[in-house]
Amino acid sequence: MNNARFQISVHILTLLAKADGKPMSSEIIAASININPVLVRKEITILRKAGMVQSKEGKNGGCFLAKNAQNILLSEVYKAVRQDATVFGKSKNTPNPACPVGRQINQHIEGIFQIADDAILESLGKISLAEFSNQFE
Amino acid sequence: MNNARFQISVHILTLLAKADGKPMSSEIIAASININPVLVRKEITILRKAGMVQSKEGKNGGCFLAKNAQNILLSEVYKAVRQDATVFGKSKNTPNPACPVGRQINQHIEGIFQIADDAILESLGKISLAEFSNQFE
DNA sequence: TCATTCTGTAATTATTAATATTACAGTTTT
DNA sequence: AAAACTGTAATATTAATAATTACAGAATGA
Repeated sequence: MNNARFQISVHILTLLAKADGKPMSSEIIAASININPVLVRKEITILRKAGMVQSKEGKNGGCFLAKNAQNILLSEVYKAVRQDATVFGKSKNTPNPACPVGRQINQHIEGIFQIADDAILESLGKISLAEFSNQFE
Repeated sequence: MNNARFQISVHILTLLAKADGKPMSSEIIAASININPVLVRKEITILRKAGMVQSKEGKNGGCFLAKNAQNILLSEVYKAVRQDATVFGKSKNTPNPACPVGRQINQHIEGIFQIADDAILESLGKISLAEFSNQFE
């Protein structure tokens, strides 16, 4: 996974939670995060496919939450961002198959990755977007 | 953090656990992982500073475990590799300070990163190198 | 003692991944 | 019909990783 994207998604969602249903443009959001608007729209595509936000095209359009912030868990956000990988990503190494350890390491390390990923999901499942965004003054 | 490095460290330690105290050269280790020997030596430096391995210079030198594999937890390995960051790394963004959310996001997201990191540490703390390496045939 | 085989580390280059930018068709509003 | 958006693709730029080269210093052993 790419660390920065989780943070970007949480930032977007926090802004939307604060916007109280009013559509926000990718340009406004990008200005708060200080990244490119196209990246914001790409990230919003992920969040939309995961059912957390909705978009409205055209003038005065933008993005808004698809459900109440209390019903959006940070674990969902994490899951949407990391897609089908785990915290540690996917092993992209191609170890030596002639070595017993090299031959089996990917299989066994995936088990570890899964354990770590499950632990993250459980911990982030305890925090809702509402709780997170309410921390802000 | 960099995902691949955790896997590299676990691979190195698994090889050493199997080597039964006999020093292994960085070249042999690198051949199993299929990466450059210099990268292996760099990673070993991290593991050595964390007290998990020892090195012997000179001819017939190499690297070996500094303690029993039962006493090396995967959480230690993870901690050594990720250094002073968390799973999600360090926020390197510089959000807009003129925005209330932008101004506070780094501070609040760090709290989330910490929670996720603690969860990983706890889950990996339950697995020793001995248990992990015994999975291999 | 001296060639050999290692480590440790720095410096440089090459490769890959992440991010930014440009562009534009399509949608909605006024 | 102009304006202000989204969605998405294509390309360029920048940053992060990894490989390579290089070499001093340590231990071994013929």
